[in-house]
Formats: sequence, C-alpha cells, structure tokens
Amino acid sequence: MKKTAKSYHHGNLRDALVESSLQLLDQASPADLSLRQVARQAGVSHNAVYRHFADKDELLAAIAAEGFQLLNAQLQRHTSPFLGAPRTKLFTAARSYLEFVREHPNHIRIMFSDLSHSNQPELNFAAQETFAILLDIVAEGQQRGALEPGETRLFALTYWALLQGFAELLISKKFPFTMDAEQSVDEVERKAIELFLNGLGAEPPA
Amino acid sequence: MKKTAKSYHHGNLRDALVESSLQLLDQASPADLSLRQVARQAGVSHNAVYRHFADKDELLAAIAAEGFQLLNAQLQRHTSPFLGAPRTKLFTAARSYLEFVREHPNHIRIMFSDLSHSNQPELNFAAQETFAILLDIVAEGQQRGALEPGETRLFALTYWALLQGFAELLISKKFPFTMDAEQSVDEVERKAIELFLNGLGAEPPA
DNA sequence: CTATTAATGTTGACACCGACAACATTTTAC
DNA sequence: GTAAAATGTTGTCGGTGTCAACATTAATAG
Repeated sequence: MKKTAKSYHHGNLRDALVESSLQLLDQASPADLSLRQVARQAGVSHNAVYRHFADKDELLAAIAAEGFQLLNAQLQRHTSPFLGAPRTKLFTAARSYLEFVREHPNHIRIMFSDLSHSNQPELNFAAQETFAILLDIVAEGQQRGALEPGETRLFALTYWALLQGFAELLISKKFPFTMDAEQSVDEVERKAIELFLNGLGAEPPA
Repeated sequence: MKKTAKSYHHGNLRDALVESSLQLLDQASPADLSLRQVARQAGVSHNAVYRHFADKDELLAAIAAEGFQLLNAQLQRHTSPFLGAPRTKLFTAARSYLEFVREHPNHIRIMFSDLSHSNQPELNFAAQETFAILLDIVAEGQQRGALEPGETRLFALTYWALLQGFAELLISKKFPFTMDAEQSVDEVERKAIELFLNGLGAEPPA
C-alpha cells in the first residue's frame, strides 16, 4: 500500500495535519498546540493523528522538517541567481534568514526544539541542507574574495550561530533593551551583520 | 503582611517551588514540567502554587529570572578579578556562558521563551543585567586595546547573539553535523569564538 | 470479480494537567 | 483578642496525550 499521495479517506492526511499545525502556529505558541486541536482544524477526529505519527513529538518533528524546507527554499530563492557584489550575497542571506524568523517565530521555535529522540530522518536531512546552503554561500564569498580563505565549515557554523542568536534575542524579546532608543531593530541588525562580515573578511585566519 | 522570608506554613514556599522546578528540570524537558509535579516535589498540594503565582507562565518567568541570576553570578565569578591578557577575558566569558548552557540546557530554554506577557519585572531586570555584564566586558576589552573602539552596545549585542546562537545549535543537537569528525565540539567552539574576536579586533569599524 | 487483508479513521476510556471555587488554617494587625 | 489578610487544601471542570476496541475503505491475491 502506498503512503504517497491522495490515498483515500481524507487524501493524504499527513500533510494536511502539518498544514493545519502551521495555521494554528500563526496565532498560538508551541505550548498551546495540541494534537486534538490540530485534528479538529483538519476536520478529522482525534486519534486519526496516530495513524500518521507515533506520538506528538513525531508530529512536531514533521512540523520542524517542513520549517527547514520552507527556510531553505526562501534562502535559495533570495540568493540563487545572484550577480551583485561578492559580500552582498552573505548580507542578503542573513536578511532572508531573519525575515523568516520574524514571520514565523513559532515555527522557528519548534525547529530548534530538541526533537532528536523522535527519529525523523526527514528533519535531519532538511536541517543539514540549511547548513549546506550557508556553507555554499560562505564558500562562494571566499572564492570571490569577500572573506578570507580556509576554514569554510568553521566560518559557516559561526555565521549560522550569529543568525540564530539574533533570532533568539528577537523572539524572546530580549533585543530591545540592547539598543539605543533612536536605532530601529532593523538598523541594528544590519549593522551587526556588517560588523561581523567585516571582521571575518579582514583578519588573517587564526 | 510580609512576603519576604520564613512566613509560617511552609516557610517561603515561593522560592521552594522555584527550587523544586530546577530539580525537575535536571531530568525533564520544559514541556514535561507541570505545576502539579512541582507542587508534589515541594511536598505541597496542587493549588498552593496559585498563592504565589497567578498562573503557570508566572512560575516559568520566576524560573527564568532565577536562571539569569545564576548565569550572571557565574559570569562574574569567572571574570571578575581578572588580570590576564586583554582578550582573554572575552574568551573566558564566552566559555563560561557556554558552560552554563551545557550544564543547564532546559533552564536556558525557559530563559529564552517568550514570557514577556507575564509581567515579571525581576525577569527583565536580570536579563538586562546579563547584557550589562557582557557590555562591561566588551568595553573593557576596547579600553585595553583588544577590540576596536566605538559601537560598544553593538559589539556586545553581536557578542551575545553569537553566544546564544551557539547555545541553540548545541542544545537542539544541530551542532554535530556541522563539524568535521575529528574535531571535538569543544575545539570548534573555541576556534569559532577566537575567529569572531579576531574579526572584531582587527577591522576598522564599518 | 470477489474475498481477504492491510491501511486508515472513529468512539470510548483513563490518567494527568491548568485553572477556578469553596473551605480550612495560620499569621498579622488593630 | 478579635477581625482581616495570607496561605494551604479539597473538590471540580474542561482539555490533553495515549491506549484499546471497533468500523470503514482501499489494495491485493485468487
């Protein structure tokens, strides 16, 4: 029997449940997301969920995987056929990442929960893909002379950490009191990334 | 009536509840932390909690505040009477921050939840204090020539974002596949922070 | 084409949870 | 010393995650 598409009863309920979850997450925080609510939103009885996910964690893992896929698509859409100055792409990717965070804060929360126990290979793959994209961008930046050569993985990891750190500070509302009153969040963000990239580009590798 | 210390029945149950929560968080994730379990751990009936916290969020906010206080104490303990090379202090603080994260991953998770709606001034103050500590360290680094001068708040914010970003990648288990097999997490972390600090120290401000 | 089987969905139940109300007890204050 | 405030308990309610039993539909074998 195939699980793939348009089965019969509901017509691949699995994806519909993830989609319903995303709709609910637009308005409610992850803590308020319940299996039964998701089932209701999908127009199906509770326990139907258990034909597609072993438990709640497995549904959350699927939501997280979907999140990384959406993020990856957005990153590539914003940076893929890119012809600007070498450093601009690094900058654009950063803005794109933080735009996603601002638009889907609850989704990002679930993506960075610890769901490692629920073994969802799809999730691991999608998250690895995110890193691969950042890695490519850094590598290209190095090739085009915007960043110092060498240590590409280390550069990319640090790049990702900075972006996700900003995400955390933004989401948890600990960002505002770190800025001067007259500076907008947007401006601070831009300058900090610039600062970071300038740093990586100028110093000979340690 | 005083709320301060050793009242009567239980003898400041408020702090005991927070303490019980911390014990439970050593073994269970935030999602599994329940008011009733905390009450049981403190040897008190459910609903006793509601004499000290309006709802669950307010308890979580108190836990978060306690977390920032512990983090602040550790940061200051590790960096306070510090006589090493100028840059060493920035490095030590970073290691200290990440040590806290590794030892209290569940606590950090709650600290960076969005609890802004439960208006706990203690929490805001403690988190601001964390930023103040990082700010001091950066300022001292600038004064002693380890970092470029100017933009101190921006430097400190970027510094914090990098640290918290590492924390996230560590906690959510998305760190491992970013490293080469032969490098330990510890080593990568050290080198990334070094890279970052080198960057901030060498490039003229943007 | 039909019968068997697997996949999928539903109903019912259970323990646990957060929150509210009503009541009990102890401390504080006048 | 008594009234009031603070603190703790018991009881209850709707909601939740999960299991078991049952029902229905799709896939497959003959």
